[in-house]
Amino acid sequence: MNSSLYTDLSKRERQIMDILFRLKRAGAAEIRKRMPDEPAYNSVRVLLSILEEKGHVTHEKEGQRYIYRPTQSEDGVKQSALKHLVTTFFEGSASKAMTTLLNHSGTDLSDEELERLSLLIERAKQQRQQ
Amino acid sequence: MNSSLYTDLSKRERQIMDILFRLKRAGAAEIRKRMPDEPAYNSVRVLLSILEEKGHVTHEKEGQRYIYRPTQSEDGVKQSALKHLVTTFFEGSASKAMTTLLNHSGTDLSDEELERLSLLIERAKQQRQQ
DNA sequence: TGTTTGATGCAAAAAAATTTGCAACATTTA
DNA sequence: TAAATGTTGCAAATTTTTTTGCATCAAACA
Repeated sequence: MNSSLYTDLSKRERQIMDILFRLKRAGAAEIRKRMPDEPAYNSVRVLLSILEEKGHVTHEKEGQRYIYRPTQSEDGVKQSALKHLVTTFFEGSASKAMTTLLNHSGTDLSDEELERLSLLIERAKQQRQQ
Repeated sequence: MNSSLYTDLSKRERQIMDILFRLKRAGAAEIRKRMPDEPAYNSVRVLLSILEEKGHVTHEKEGQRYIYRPTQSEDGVKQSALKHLVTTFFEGSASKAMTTLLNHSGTDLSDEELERLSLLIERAKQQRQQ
């Protein structure tokens, strides 16, 4: 896998990858249903083979049909997606991104979540002392 | 502007938009330099006109050349980029995204930044009380 | 057993995206 | 003033992407 998920995928390929990241695993029909302007079923299958050739997805047989999933590790994908976003929209500053996240979803966060985040920040502060 | 920045742009269009978001404003030559597999100068110009037609960028004359910039408000763009990422990679959970950000860039954050984040979280906690 | 349904594989057609190639014009420079 | 440089505008060629159209196969079903 040499091509970047952010710059080298075609429009349809990207749409499919986004859906696969969200679903973790899915068959062609399920992916198709979620694509903008639902392409033909066969189009999706062809695109999936291309993505497989390029190394971005893999499939396994379940019963007699194919179930696809991304090849890259979930953690790797998440981290690099965040990195790309922070670079592109937040001048590379993670804290700016976090600030926007907080301001925009502040009250949607549960007490528990807020507590957990507090702890993480405290821990980060302490680590900086050393 | 009806098409989504995440699903409706072609590969080159996306590359250009990413660069414009990062730079805020730039001419064709400058954009070109930063694109993967540097396309020809004219290719970039054609793509820019297409993006302008679609309503994603606009230009103004500076001296005798064109300087392009995204049309959407910076805030809007940032928020929707974050939303898209959180939906795609973090099951819609902002706090999961923040956790990954913290874990991954913990020690890069300055004392000041950490302090500011603490405050924001405290404020969010208080708002939940009401 | 024969039919329907829902898969796959692959090649070819069609559409969309990208690149190329001038012509024209202003500004700088020799 | 003439040549060189760096623009724009636009149409056309080329390449890439996307869609379509069978042929086949297996399982479920009447």
